[in-house]
Amino acid sequence: MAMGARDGRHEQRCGRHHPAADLDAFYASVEQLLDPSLRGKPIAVGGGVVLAASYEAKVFGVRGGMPGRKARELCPQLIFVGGHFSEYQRLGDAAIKVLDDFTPVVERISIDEAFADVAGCTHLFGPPQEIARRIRERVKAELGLPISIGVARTKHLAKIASQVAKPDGLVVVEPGTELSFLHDLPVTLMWGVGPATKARLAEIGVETIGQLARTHSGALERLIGHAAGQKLAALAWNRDPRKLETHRRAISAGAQSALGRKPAVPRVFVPTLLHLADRVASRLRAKDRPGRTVTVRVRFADLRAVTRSVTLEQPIQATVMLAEIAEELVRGVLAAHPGERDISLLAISVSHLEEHAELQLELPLGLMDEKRKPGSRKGLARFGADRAIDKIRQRFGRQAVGYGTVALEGPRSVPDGFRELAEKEL
DNA sequence: TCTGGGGTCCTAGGACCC
DNA sequence: TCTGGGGTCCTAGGACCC
Repeated sequence: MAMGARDGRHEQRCGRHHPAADLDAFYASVEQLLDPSLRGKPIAVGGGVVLAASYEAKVFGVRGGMPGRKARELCPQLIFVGGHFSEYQRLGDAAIKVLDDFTPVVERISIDEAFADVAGCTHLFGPPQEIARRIRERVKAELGLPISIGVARTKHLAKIASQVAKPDGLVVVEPGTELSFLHDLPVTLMWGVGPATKARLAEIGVETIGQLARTHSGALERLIGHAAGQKLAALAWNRDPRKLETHRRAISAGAQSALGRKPAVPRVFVPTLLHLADRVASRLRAKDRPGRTVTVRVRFADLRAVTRSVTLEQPIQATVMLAEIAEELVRGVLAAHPGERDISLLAISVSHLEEHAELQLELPLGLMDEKRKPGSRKGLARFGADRAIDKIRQRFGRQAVGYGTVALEGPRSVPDGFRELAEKEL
């Protein structure tokens, strides 16, 4: 994190308090709320793939992202439920609203997770732990959902405390007790330590945060890189300079589709890319945030993935133009890997997003050939087609009209409602 | 038996400019 | 002409998070 690296020379000890709040097994909890007969039972949201598992299911080892079949093997009595996506959005928003009632300084991390800074409102509501208690009480009483909260002086520690508090708990790390709390915990609880870093740290015998804290910084950086080494060393001593960021804009937008296993031929990838481009470009247009860099990702049958990207001189947000650029990139990937006959996933992402779109007169344009220059008959026609489709969808919904008839019907494909939940606000 | 989908950040090499 | 240094942008790949 750039800011941490720049400002890391001094500690941030300003007496701030950061509750981190995290709704427990969120989607599954909502399903158990909506259908009381599911309470106390192992359930999984999803089908082909588990999108979320209840605590009763987690006991059996069922996890999000797991193939449905594997989950059923682990837990034969597992109940699969379809998923009430609009309810997740509504209840997630409502929980955040409870935080908003205490302080305006709220940083939402995802649909079910947020940080709050309550330093400015303790005179109204009491000490942080009291505020956290009331938040939990209200979410339980008004929404019927369990929520875990960690309270600490830094974001990182509050986040860890909220993990320790699960399920349905509250953990307060009193000032002065931070290091003794932190140093006995496993490194895997830290932000930024995933499977790869865990394995590397294990090579030098580091398994707890305390052991990490006592590791020579040079050795650490050689092991996991400069930025990660600096960051983890700082966090291990509870030096976390990050402030809450209440308004973060997205820096990229993308869409992907797992295909199972399909031949790498135009008949397969052209319509899929058009559908993905449509998803991405319509989001960009809705917020008028065209982007200059287009990246595609192709995953082969053996799960090895390759990316190709191009940065244009002018930002784009037109569906067909994005699709055509993506197509050229994918053809480049396939040409470079002639031995690969099957693909298992395609993705499109657009980055270098404009902060604010230029004047509407700035028509979408690409650089790959003449026909895409602005003002050309074809460019204008496409621009008009996008606008028309956007308008129809505004009135009648996204299914009402579209390019071609491609449904992303891969065996592991996920409902549109779930995709939309994961989309970050542009 | 091969993990879905939407994101962010970091690294390292090369191009290019001053 | 040769050598060296710094900064920025681009590309490809990796790791991680929810």
